[in-house]
Amino acid sequence: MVPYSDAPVRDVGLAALAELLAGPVVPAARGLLGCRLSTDGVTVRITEVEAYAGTAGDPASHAHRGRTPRNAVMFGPAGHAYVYFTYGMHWCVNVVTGPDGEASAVLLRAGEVVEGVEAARARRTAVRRDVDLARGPARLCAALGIDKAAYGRDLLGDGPVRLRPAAGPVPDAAIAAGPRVGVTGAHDVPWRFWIAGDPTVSDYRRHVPRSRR
DNA sequence: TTAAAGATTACCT
DNA sequence: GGTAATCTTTAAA
Repeated sequence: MVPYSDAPVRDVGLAALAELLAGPVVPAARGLLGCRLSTDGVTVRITEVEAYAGTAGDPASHAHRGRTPRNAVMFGPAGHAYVYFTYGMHWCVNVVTGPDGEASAVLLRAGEVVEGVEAARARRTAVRRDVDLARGPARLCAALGIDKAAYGRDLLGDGPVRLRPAAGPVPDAAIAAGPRVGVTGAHDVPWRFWIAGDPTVSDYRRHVPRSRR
């Protein structure tokens, strides 16, 4: 089930990564697998992502209804961070993609903590195994300490949150695709990508609507 | 001004 | 397997 395997993923430098992110969202999402995201003392290797097409007719995207104060950064240039708060307690982080003016982004869903395990653990209680430290979009943000302070920051620059290319290329054959998680609609679009077999990839759970109070 | 839903996680039975 | 926790964003009145 990998119908979107058109663009081969290679090991790229920082400039090439920036160019990839400025292009179509699906190749950008695939290219983000294996990249490393670092904050103060903690580095995560990205193992799972989801693509959101924003204004391009994607009903699951926060930007599909047009520009609002929250999603404004998604309409800007690629390589910046779109951080949002949800369910009253969780932060999630996206990498803005596509040309300036087009609101596409890639949600970072999970990663492997490759540096600063102690620091990551200190930020999270009730974590038993290391592979669970950044297994899930809100957990990934918690492990890295990402919150609204990172909103709109340039991830490719030399700021407090830095995105860097993969140390080694992720073979195209190692990338699996499937429906996005937690999304109410658009279950027919396989825009969730992950590194096949990686233990840090989150489980697939169908979205369960919450009961009203 | 008010209300409803949400790109989730942790803890319950 | 089900649901409570918890609050921002967004749209409607």
